[in-house]
Amino acid sequence: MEKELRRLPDSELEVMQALWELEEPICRAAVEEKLAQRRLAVTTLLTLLTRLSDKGFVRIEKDGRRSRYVPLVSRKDYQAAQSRRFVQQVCGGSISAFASALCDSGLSREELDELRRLLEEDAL
Amino acid sequence: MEKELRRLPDSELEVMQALWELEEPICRAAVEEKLAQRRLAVTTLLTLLTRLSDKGFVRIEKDGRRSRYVPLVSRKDYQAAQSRRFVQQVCGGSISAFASALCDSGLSREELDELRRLLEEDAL
DNA sequence: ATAGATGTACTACAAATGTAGAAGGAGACT
DNA sequence: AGTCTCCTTCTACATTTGTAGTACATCTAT
Repeated sequence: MEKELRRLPDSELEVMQALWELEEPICRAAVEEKLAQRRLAVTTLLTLLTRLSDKGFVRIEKDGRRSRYVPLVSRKDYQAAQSRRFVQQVCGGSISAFASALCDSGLSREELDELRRLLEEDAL
Repeated sequence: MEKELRRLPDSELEVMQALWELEEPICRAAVEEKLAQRRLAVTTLLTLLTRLSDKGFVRIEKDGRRSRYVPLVSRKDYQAAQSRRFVQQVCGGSISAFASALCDSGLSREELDELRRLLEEDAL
């Protein structure tokens, strides 16, 4: 971890989320299906995948006419990197500001308790 | 809280951070000084302040030739809103994914402990 | 081989973002 | 009053992001 990954724009992140949820090898149709609610034009999706490839987040494997899309960045690494970014950039690196923000974020008491519990476990 | 605040682009957020750290009334020069390391052209800073005003994050008070800048969104509200966004958008709303991300984020053991402690306190 | 279906590559374009020069108004100094 | 400063408003422009149409290659079923 600690990969210093750039933040992806919203649309591209949505595509990555879809890729992360799918089983490889991933074809365009599968991504499309996963993002069905978005109702993106096929070409739009292809554009986003190409941009993700340009940014090094995805490898496009040509298989004749078809293409396969392979995530090169793991969801875990991305989330970790962005968490760091968030604490630094939004909370100015202040853990107390971060904690307050979480408490006021609208997360339920249960969710906050769960978070605390998980942090405790991982601390072991 | 719960104000559903849009995410600000990096440059604008930096300016907001400066505003939040300054005492009102805030003049351009003060912001400039606070952001000295950025070495922004004066006009660039003014553009960013204007955009923040357009987005409702700042009120520009004319005082003759000078202008004063008043943050209309509190740092706390912004941080809370963005925390929510982060958990939803990046972690897909999964608290466990969020917890893992934090553990792998590069935050030190001490910082994670502090976070846990603060969440506990606030839970009371 | 031919026509329709499919899939990708190119091109396009508006809006948002990052950054800044040019121009013009209002005080300050002489 | 004339000029120098300082400040802000306008305008500008490259890049990024969101979204999609058009053109062309390939497959598939006649």
